[in-house]
Amino acid sequence: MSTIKDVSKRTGLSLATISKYLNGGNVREKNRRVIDEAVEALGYRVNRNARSLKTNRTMTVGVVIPTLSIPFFGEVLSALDRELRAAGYTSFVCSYDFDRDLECEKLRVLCNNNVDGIVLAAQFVSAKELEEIRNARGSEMPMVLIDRTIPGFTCDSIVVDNLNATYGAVEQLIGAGHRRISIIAGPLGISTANERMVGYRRALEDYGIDCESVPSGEDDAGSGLIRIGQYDFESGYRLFNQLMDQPMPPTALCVTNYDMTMGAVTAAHERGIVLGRDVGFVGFDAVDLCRIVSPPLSIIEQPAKQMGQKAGEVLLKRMAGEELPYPQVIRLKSHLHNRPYKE
Amino acid sequence: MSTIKDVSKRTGLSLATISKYLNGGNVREKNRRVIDEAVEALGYRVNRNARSLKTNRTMTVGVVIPTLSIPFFGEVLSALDRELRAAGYTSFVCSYDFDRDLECEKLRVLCNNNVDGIVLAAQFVSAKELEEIRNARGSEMPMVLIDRTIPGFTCDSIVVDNLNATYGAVEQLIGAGHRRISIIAGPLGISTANERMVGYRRALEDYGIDCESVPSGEDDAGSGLIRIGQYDFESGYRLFNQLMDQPMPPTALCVTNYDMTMGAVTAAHERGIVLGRDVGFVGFDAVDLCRIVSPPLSIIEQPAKQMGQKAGEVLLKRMAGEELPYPQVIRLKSHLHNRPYKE
DNA sequence: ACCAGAAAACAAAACGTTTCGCTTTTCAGC
DNA sequence: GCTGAAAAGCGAAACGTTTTGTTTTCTGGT
Repeated sequence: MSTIKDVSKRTGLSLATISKYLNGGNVREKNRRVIDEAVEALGYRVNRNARSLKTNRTMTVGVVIPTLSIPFFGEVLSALDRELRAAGYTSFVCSYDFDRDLECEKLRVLCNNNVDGIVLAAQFVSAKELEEIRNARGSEMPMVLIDRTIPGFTCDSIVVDNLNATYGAVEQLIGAGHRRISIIAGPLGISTANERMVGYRRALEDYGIDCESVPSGEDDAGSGLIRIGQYDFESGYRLFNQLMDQPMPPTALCVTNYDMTMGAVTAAHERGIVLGRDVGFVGFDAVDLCRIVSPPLSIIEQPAKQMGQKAGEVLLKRMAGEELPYPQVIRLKSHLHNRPYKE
Repeated sequence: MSTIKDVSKRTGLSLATISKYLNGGNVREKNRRVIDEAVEALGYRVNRNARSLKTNRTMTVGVVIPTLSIPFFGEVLSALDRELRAAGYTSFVCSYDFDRDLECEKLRVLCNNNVDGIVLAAQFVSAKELEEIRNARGSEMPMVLIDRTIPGFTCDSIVVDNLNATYGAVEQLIGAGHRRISIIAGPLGISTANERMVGYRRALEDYGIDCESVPSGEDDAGSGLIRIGQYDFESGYRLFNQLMDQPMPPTALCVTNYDMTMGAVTAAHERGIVLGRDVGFVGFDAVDLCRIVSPPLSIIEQPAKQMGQKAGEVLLKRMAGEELPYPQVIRLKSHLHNRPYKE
C-alpha cells in the first residue's frame, strides 16, 4: 500500500505540501498536476487510521440498535445516514440482538474505535453504565438516543409522542361509539410501550370510561381488556385470540407495534373477523399492509424518516461543538391514518 | 484521555512492558497488580486507531447490504456477527439503500477505514469496480459475497440453491395436479431472481409442461403465466391481481420473495381467494406468516442463519490467511415447508 | 530592478501504539 | 553461593498522517 511518503518521493515535494493539498489546501498549478498524477499512478488512498490518530476525529458515527430485523429502524437509519453523509460523516450500524451484555459491549467497542458520535436505541443499559461509557474517552462523547429514553440519564433524544398517539387512537374509537376498548401493549419496561399504555388509560379516563388496572407483571396474564405482549408477532396473534375468547370480548382494539399488529391481523383473518367492521381497530406501524388490506385499517404511523433526520441534525451540531440547550429532547408527532369503515 | 505513557509513568515501568502485558504477555506478579491498578485509576483504554496503525489490523469486518429493512438480512447478519465475535472480531453494517453510487462509496469507505474483511450483498456494482476496490489496499482484501453472486467476479460466496428451491416448489405443485402454474419473479438482473426463474422453467420443462418464454423487459408487462415484479409488496399485490384477472388464470402460483409473498397473500385475502385451496401456492421467506395463517401455506425458507454463519467461517479463514481452494462457493439448501391443503 | 508582503513549500515533531534487539533480573539445580 | 538458561524488562524506531513555525518563492507596485 502506498503512502503519502511515496507520493512525496515521486513528486519531489514535501510531505507537508502533499498533505495540505490533499486536505483542500492550495498548491501551484504545476504541482497540482504532478501530485494528481502520482496519486493516480500509485493508487494512493489516505490511511484513515493514521489520520484519525493525529486529528482525533474519524468522521464516523456509530449506531446501536436492538435488532436489524425491524423495518422501522431501517427507515430511521436510512434517513439518519443521509443526513450525516451530507456533512461528510458515515454511519456504521451494530445490532445487539436484544442481548443485554452485547449492548454494552458494542457501545464500548464503538467508543474505543473512536467514532465521533453515537446514536443509540437503548433497551437494557442502565443510566450508570451509559454515563461511564459516554465519558470513557475523556471528554463527553456526543450521543443521541432514539425511540427510547432512559430514566435518570440526561441525553439528547428523539422520541415519538407515544402518549398522544394511543390517546388519539383511543379517542377515535370512542368517537365511533366504542366503550369496551382493548389494548395490546408491549413490555412496560420499554419507555415507548409504557407511554403508549399511559395514553390509552388517560383517554379512557378523560372520557369517563372505567379502566381496569394494569396487570402487575410483564406477563400477558390477567383477564379484562388490557394485555401485555412481547412486541412480537406471536404475542399479537395469541393475545388477540385470548381477548376474543372472553365471554365479554372488546368491541375495539388498539395494537401498539408492528409485529403485534401483524399477528393480530392474521388472527382476525383466521377467525373470520373483519377488522374495522366487526371490531374497531387501530394498529401501529404496518402502514403498507393496513392501507392495502380490505377494508383498509386505521393505523398509527411513526415518523421514522423524520426521527432519523432529527437525530442526525442534533448529533451533527453536538459534534460540531455548537452550543445548544442541553439536553435536546425532541418529540415527534405520529400520524393517525384514520380509515372509518364504510359499507 | 490517558495513554499507555501515563500508565508507564504512574507505574515506573516501560512502555514495552505495559504493552506486552496488555496484549497477553507475562509480567511479574507485583507489576501485574501495579499495572492493573494504574489502568483502573487512569481509566486507560487502548486507542484502537494507534494500534491499527501499527498492526495493520482492526479486528473489524464491514458488512454492506442493500437495505436495513429486509428482515432476512437481519437474521443473516445476526448469525454472522455471532460467528465473528467468537473469534474476536466485530462487524459494522452499512446499507446503500439500493443506491448504485452509494454501494461503491460505502465499500471504499470501509476499505479506507481498514476493515480486515468485507461481507457484501451486492446489487449494482460491477465486477470491474469490485476488483479495483478489493485490491485498493495493496494486498487483496478478504471478501465474501452473500445471497448474490456477480458474473465475472471471482470471489468466495455463500448463496442459496435458488434453482432447486423453485424447482422443488413447482414440482410439488405439479404433483398436486396443477398444470397452469404461474411465477411472480424478481428483477432478472439480480442473480437470485434469475436462478429462481430458471428453476421454475426447468421444472415445467422436465415434466413436459409447455412453458411460455420469459418476457423480455424487466417489466411486469406481458400476459400468460410469468410475471416479473420489483421484489416489493406492491408488485406482489398488483401482479397477483393481474394474474387472476386473466380469462384463463393459473391454478397455482409460486411467489419468489418475502415482500411479494406478503403482497400476494394480501391480494388473495382481499379477493376472497383461499390460497392452498382455491389456488395452489408456494411463497418465499415469510415463514411466520405462512405457518400461522389459515389454512397454513407452503413456503420456501431460506437458511438465513446458516448463511450468516458460513459467511463468517469462510471470512475468518481468509483473514487468518488459511489456504483454502479459491474461490469457495457454498450453496445452501433452502427448505420447502410443504403444507398440502386439508379439509 | 527592487522590495514588501503574500503565497507556497518545507523540516521536524507529534499522535498512541507495537515490536525488535538487547540488557538485566530471576531462579532452579548443583 | 555459583552458573547458566529462561524470563522479564527496556530503549528506540516505526506505523502514516497532520500541524507548527520557518524559509523560500512568487507577485506586482514603484
